[in-house]
Amino acid sequence: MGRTSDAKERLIEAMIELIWTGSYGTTSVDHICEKAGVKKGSFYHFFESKTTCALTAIEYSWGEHRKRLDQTFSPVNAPLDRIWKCFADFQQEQREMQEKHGRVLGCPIHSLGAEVSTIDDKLRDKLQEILSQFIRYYESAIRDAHYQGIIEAPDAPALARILFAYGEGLLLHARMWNDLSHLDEMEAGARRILGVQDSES
Amino acid sequence: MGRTSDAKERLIEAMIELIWTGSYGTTSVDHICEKAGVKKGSFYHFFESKTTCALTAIEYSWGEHRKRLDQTFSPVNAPLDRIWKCFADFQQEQREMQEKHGRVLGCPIHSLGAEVSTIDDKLRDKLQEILSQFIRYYESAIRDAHYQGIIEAPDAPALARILFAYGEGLLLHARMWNDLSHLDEMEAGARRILGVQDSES
DNA sequence: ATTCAAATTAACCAACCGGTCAACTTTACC
DNA sequence: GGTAAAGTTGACCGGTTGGTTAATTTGAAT
Repeated sequence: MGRTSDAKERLIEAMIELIWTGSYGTTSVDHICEKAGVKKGSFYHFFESKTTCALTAIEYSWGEHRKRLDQTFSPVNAPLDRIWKCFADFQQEQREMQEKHGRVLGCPIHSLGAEVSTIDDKLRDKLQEILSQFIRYYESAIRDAHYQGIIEAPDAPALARILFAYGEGLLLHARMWNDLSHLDEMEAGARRILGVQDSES
Repeated sequence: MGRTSDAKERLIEAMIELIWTGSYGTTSVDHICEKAGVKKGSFYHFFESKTTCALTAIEYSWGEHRKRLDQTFSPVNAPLDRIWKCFADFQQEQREMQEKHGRVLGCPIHSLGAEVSTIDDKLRDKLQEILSQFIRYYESAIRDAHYQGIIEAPDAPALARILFAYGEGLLLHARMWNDLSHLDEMEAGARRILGVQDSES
């Protein structure tokens, strides 16, 4: 009973966008409220702190992203195709963000992690958790590829970490240079890391 | 003529340390001054703004770092040994920082870049410049290794970018997980990327 | 139609932000 | 030893920060 509202959702989406286009530090509660069209009192009605709101926003955003990843990394798809599809999705998402905001934004989890991991323990833990989950997608694809004899990777977790670190690094450079073309070589780089010839799929 | 002082150097070092252990956003001019034992009026006597101070600090820090890199990447050393030595230096530096601050800090250029590249154009440009310079160390080592037949790398700049993105990604994960052991696999990962067997040097 | 929990609002807070300034002290140089 | 340049100081500024509060409006459920 009582009143209903979508203000909480609007606040979450505003916070995600502001963090992504800027930083956690420059994303003030006032800015979030203004963007969401919500008064500050309401913000603190829904969230007990700025950190709590960020936590909720990150969790929500990752939940949405997982849906796409579960499709992309479906065991029905050929192992390496899952990875190439994932990269293509990255590129498309970055392209959309550039069109929308005029800037390449990179990976928000990564950028946020670089900024807050020495400052806010709760945020750091949540970001760690999400990245750990993400790596598992690569890991299972690599393991499948190994068992199918497509690549040589007896230590799938280790190779997944390498691929992941590479991908995150590339996305950051795309953000720093505000240049999508950095992502064009993502698949070629991954082929080198995975040790797969250009002729193989 | 006039009075002399090392306050400017103390401010620069304080700013570097605060950015590295925290973030640009949490590094206030007041904090820098307190750490350097300098009053705010003096800060603005030496620097026209917080951004200017950061610019100077980054430039200074990179200048110091270059001295070490020039030795590490001396053409006298075997091409791949330059890279392994560079990694060993990374590890040692991170270990020292962990002992000093109780945390793994990763690459300050990278973390700062993730935070400010959509916010502060001047800082972004400077960080870009430094990272571009850094890649050239990898690039020349890779080119030399290729010409010596140690690795197969007809496109040295492209492979250098891959290696660089991987290294930056790893350093960020070490920061996020506050765990030096992430760096233990740096050389093994690089060997995979460069396509060099474990038996070869 | 009444009820009452949930949502909204605006005013308010102390602390802190980056930055300014004029007065003052120090000291290298001639 | 005089002097002028360079460094130091503390008080001050308007705006913003994350966060609080009590009063008020709303609307879903009975």
